[in-house]
Amino acid sequence: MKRYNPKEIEPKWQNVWSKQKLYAAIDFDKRTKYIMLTEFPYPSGDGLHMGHIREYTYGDVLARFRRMQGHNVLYPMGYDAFGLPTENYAIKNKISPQEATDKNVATFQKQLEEMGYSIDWNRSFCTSDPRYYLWTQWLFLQFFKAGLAYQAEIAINWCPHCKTGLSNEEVINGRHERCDTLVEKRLLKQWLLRITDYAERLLEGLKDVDYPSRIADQQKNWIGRSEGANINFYSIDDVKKNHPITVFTTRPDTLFGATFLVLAPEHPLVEIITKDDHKDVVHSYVKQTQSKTDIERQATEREKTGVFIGAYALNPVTGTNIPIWIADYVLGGYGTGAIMAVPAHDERDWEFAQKYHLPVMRVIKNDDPDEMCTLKPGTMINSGDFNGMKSTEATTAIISFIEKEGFGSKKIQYKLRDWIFSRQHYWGEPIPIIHCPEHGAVAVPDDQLPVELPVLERYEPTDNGESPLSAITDWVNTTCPVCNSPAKRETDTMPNWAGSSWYYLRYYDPHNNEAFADKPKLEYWGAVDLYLGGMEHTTLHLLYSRFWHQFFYDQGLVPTPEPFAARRGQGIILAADGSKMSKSKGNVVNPSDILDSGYGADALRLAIIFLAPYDQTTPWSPESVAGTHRFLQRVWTLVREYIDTKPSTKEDDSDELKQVIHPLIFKVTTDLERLSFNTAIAACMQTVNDLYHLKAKDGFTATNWEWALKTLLQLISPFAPHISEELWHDLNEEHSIHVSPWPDYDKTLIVKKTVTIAVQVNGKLRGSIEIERDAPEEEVIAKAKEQPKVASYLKEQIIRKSVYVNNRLVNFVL
RNA sequence: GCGGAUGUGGUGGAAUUGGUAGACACGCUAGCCUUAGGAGCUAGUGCCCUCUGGGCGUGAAGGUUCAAGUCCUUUCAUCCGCACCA
Repeated sequence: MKRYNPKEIEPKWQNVWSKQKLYAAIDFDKRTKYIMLTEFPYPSGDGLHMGHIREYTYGDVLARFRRMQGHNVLYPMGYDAFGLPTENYAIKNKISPQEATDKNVATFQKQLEEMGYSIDWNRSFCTSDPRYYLWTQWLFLQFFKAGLAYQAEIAINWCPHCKTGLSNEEVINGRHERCDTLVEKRLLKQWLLRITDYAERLLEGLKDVDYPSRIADQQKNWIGRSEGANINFYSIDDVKKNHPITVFTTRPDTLFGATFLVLAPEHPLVEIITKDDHKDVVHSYVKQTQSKTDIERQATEREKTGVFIGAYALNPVTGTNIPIWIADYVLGGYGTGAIMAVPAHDERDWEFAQKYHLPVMRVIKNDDPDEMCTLKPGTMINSGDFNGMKSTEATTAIISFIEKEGFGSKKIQYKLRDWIFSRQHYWGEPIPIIHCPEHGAVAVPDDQLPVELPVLERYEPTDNGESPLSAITDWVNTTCPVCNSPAKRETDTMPNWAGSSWYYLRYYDPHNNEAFADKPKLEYWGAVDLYLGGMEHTTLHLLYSRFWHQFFYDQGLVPTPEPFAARRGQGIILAADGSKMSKSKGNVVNPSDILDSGYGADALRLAIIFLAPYDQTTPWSPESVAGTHRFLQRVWTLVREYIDTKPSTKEDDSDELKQVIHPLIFKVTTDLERLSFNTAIAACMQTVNDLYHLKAKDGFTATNWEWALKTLLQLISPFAPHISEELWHDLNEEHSIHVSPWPDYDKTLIVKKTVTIAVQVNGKLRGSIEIERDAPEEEVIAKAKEQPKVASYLKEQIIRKSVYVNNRLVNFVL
């Protein structure tokens, strides 16, 4: 018998598929289009890791499934090449980032091909290719022209290790998400994108897409919408009311209980309002705060600190003078950077008031004791005309009142901040802006795009917050596109999230030199049907690309309001001991080692999918590949034995084969629809076991066997494309199994004619009986009573009740 | 603290609506076979007992029900995201 040798058949079929362009997606094809998108990889020097294998195998299984169902499937792949790791890798290996990228992309491509993924390679690209980033730059300029890209001198998160500024999304617990270094605050002139203008849209859009709640909720949480009011207070010395101290509050109902104000130490009014005799202590407090990193500010969480600035403000509704303090528990970056403190109804204010002996005024009466801080609603007290009102109603009433009186207004506040878009690094898209002394920031004209990255000798990041590009004077010095006078290029580059914010659109039309994508093609392909990716990108890439896409939609550049109709997030593969795989721990499992060991891609594909449900994080088990290899070996033997022995030609009048295969078609089809890959494979294993048993009975015609085996191979083919293709051709099929139509099931054959009924006595299983499906209840109960073991329990007992569940069980209650 | 999830054999995991808990695999045990292999085949494998029978069993404790892994209440543990967000 021909042996199963994955090392031989896998490359063979990969070549055939590639020559036949079997997986090419066809623009404007009449079949229904289906875009199966997986996140494109960052081509690091380490090659593919298990997470890639998991994600792309899931994507490939679904792509193959949809293709066989008759869809015009686009399953694309590209490379997200700009960014710090490549730059660091290049510096370390003393090669240019371009070279490093080319080298790494080649490795990735080879590995992806070895896995047998049904990718349309003709549509592949790399974000660091000038033909691609020309359009990243062009799209950035659309933001700029619409006023959504702007420059500002702001305190940003600075990673001292990577020597670059970071967006808020890139900072995790005060550390840079990539290198885990503590971030510092630095004041730098930065480019920002007004993602906050899209806060409401990003929330609203979630209603129109199919995202699991854990993804949608995480985005909602990140956007952090809260309703309240902005209220203006004035220092009692500010008689002309030149400097309103605006506070944001979600509890306007507690306005009468505001007994002091707290400003963030970095609040711009601090310097203006502070009394001269308090300036020393205020300055030193401000200085002390600035020297703290966010981590240190959080470490002092329990012990709140602050200083009185010597000034008082007027509470506009009570007419009392309330002291103004500064404290670092008030954040400069959220709301207005100032709060009205209501110690009776806010725990933080309460804590602060206790420590510094500040007055407390209870304005809501409820079950909680009067001398305590309470967050619960209740009845208004000490609140003038609002007394006696329910606090929940007072919120809107007080907002109306302050709006009428002109010292405040309703306000919706978001936690989301504008996206810091500048990076002070070499390996990124140059921001296509020219700074003219006369005209300020000017867009590079379209015909001068792309602004190519100059080839440099040295591209190490600098410590001074300037991009290495700033040292290239003949590149920096240019002329203003408006007035032709000497001007300077912007030297910051874009974050690595830029290229990935729109990459999926480029797959629709990857070779277009006139536009980022052709309109009719954008119309044809529409939204991505299913996007698989990692949970870690929920508030980074996924949010960013939704923002870009929504903006493009507003500009008439794309036909759909949302980029991804459905999104799912797969779980992480951990090391065998349940810890995270990491280079430093040395517990990284390398997929190419598994391939090289001779098991082959099919066994690895099955193993990683069979391991656990799609969205579950789970430890890798090294033995699992041996198990799935064994299964494939059994499939191979089953089919090859049939071919080699050409079995009996006996008449077959039973439905036994059909009753094994049709339920399997049903099971695999429905499981793939609901992304339950592991159970689909389990069902295939079960069926192979069943077929071995049926084979021993030897009572089937060749036609029926051949039908059963071919159907089995078709159902396995999305998971194990090589072995199924090989055996399919061994069974004398001419065309590829992967373009054969997905088998249909006969509804009447997916259920057995007889069913096993469990018989319980007092809810305990005592036996089982075989009956015809849908037999009448009386007949089943009568038969159940006769079951010997059951009968012994029923003897000399009175049956109080008999419960019958159709085709499932009988329960006698005594 | 807020938001989301998860707890089932030695292990990974099954159990679409309340209806035979442990499918499928890994591992293990015994036997067979052999070209001694990363084999293959057969049987067994939740725990306990006085073992042709019976009891217990889905993190814990209650509850609803003829019937609960599944529903309700309380609680514990773990993981992920956010976190002094006013």
